[in-house]
Amino acid sequence: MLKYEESLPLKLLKAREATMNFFRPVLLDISLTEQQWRIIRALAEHKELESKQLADLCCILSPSLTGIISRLEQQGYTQRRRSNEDQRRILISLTEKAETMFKRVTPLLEARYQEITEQYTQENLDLLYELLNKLTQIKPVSEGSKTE
Amino acid sequence: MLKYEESLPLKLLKAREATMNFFRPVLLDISLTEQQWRIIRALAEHKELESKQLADLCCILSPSLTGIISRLEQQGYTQRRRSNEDQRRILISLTEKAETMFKRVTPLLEARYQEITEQYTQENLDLLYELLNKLTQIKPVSEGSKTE
DNA sequence: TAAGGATTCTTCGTATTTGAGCATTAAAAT
DNA sequence: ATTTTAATGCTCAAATACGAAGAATCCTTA
Repeated sequence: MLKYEESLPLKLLKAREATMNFFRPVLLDISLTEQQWRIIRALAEHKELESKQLADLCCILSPSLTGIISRLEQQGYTQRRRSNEDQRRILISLTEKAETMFKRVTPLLEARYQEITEQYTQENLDLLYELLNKLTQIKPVSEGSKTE
Repeated sequence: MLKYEESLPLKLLKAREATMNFFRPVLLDISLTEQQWRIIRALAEHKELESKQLADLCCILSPSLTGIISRLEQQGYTQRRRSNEDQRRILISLTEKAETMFKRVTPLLEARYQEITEQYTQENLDLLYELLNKLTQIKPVSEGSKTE
């Protein structure tokens, strides 16, 4: 029987916590939550995305996304419009204000990232990325355990 | 500049999601949330724990723990008592009902774990554990970024 | 072209996260 | 024996997680 501390999801959670300890202070300073920053970061790179793509990229469920986006919009960081081809789709993008803020904050976060690399070494990071990529691809086969 | 998809915290999050996809259906069947199960699992192994220890072990903040424990208590899964030596401490433990349920559910989850191992291979798993353990130990040095 | 099915986004209810602050109890300093 | 300081657990508020269900739109097939 596997020990509690050996649980893989828990280990991943704790590892993530360890890394977030580097970034959290920065986000706290600019009054953005983790999820809000994930959205902004994804939009900064992809320019315009529909709601579902954003949800997949950022690992945020649709119901959560709705609220997050509307709050970001209230703060003047994002804007949205309906797609012309498909009226169901909502296209989301950053405002000028958000772009400016993004450029200002990025170096701070990259410095923290640098700090992680120094402590953990680049070799370990490379290896870890490879293993995580593989892990992310696994999928359960037996959809079962449904008692219907 | 690092690409969005390369973010370490995000990668850890996605990897965790991938593994949780194996376990989630089981937890859904028994109507327990991830966090509730983490608590039960930790208590099953450590018998009796105080609130803070439980929070650290399960990676759950104290404010969250309060609610989770009281809901578990309502469902008859946990019980608590004050420590005799230190009246500040609350000691939490599982009920008979929880122990029974735990023994019944554990094999189901272990089967899923087995499935993960088969897809990912034991070698990768071992290596990943090692890297995650190292990563969990890193700590930010510059407490800074406080604008006071 | 109307009915059925699928996709996208939203609303809803409950559970949890996260930072901040408060009350109680212990231990250390005066 | 007080006062200070620290530790533990809790409350509060705003934001998010997550499963279920609803509304709008698009697609397919009869």
